Amino acid sequence: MRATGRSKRLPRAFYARQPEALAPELLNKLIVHGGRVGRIVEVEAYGGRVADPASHTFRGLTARTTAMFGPPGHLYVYFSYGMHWCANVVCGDDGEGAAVLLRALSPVAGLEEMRTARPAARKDTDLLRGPGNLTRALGITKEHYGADLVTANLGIELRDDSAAPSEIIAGPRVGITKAVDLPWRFFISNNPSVSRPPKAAPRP
DNA sequence: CCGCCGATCTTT
DNA sequence: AAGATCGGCGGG
Repeated sequence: MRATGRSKRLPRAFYARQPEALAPELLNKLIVHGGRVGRIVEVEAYGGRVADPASHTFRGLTARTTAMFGPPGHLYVYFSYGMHWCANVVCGDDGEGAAVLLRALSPVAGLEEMRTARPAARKDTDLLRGPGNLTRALGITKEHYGADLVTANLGIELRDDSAAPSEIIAGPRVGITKAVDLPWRFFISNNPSVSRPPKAAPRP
């Protein structure tokens, strides 16, 4: 990617830690699929050693969660509300059932393709805003279930271009009804692609 | 800007 | 029956 300078693919060991520890480290990294590139600006941690009733892996192994229970550095893709695909980066140890949900990215390259895939987006900062929207813009579906981000076997990879650090905000996860108090959502402050910015303070 | 609601279908 | 969502619509 010329526009973003040199970048490196991350090794397997990068993913082998608890989701709440990996999640903030994923911010500002690049997701690449063909010519389409986005910078991660919002994520959520699920599962791992801390009991997490909101995680798809909480009740044990099922057909759907095989990838999430697999080795770190792969993609766990699931179908949401009958119409959206959501993508997670599997982490922790093999067999643990931990992952980080990608909730929003800021567009870096391949904007034309993204606009075609996301006709409902009114502005470019909306192209990858929201977990269902970012997979649509990037062209990620069930065929990428289990994709290896380290070998890029299915054309998807995660890269680090050493972007300048940003202010990170942690808070409760979005759209869940269990374990609502765990502060496992991490996002970059003031980024227009973040799916649900903090509510404005009430007027005095 | 905010809240409500329907769409759509897999998983449990 | 619920769900790790989204976008259109109506109201303030």
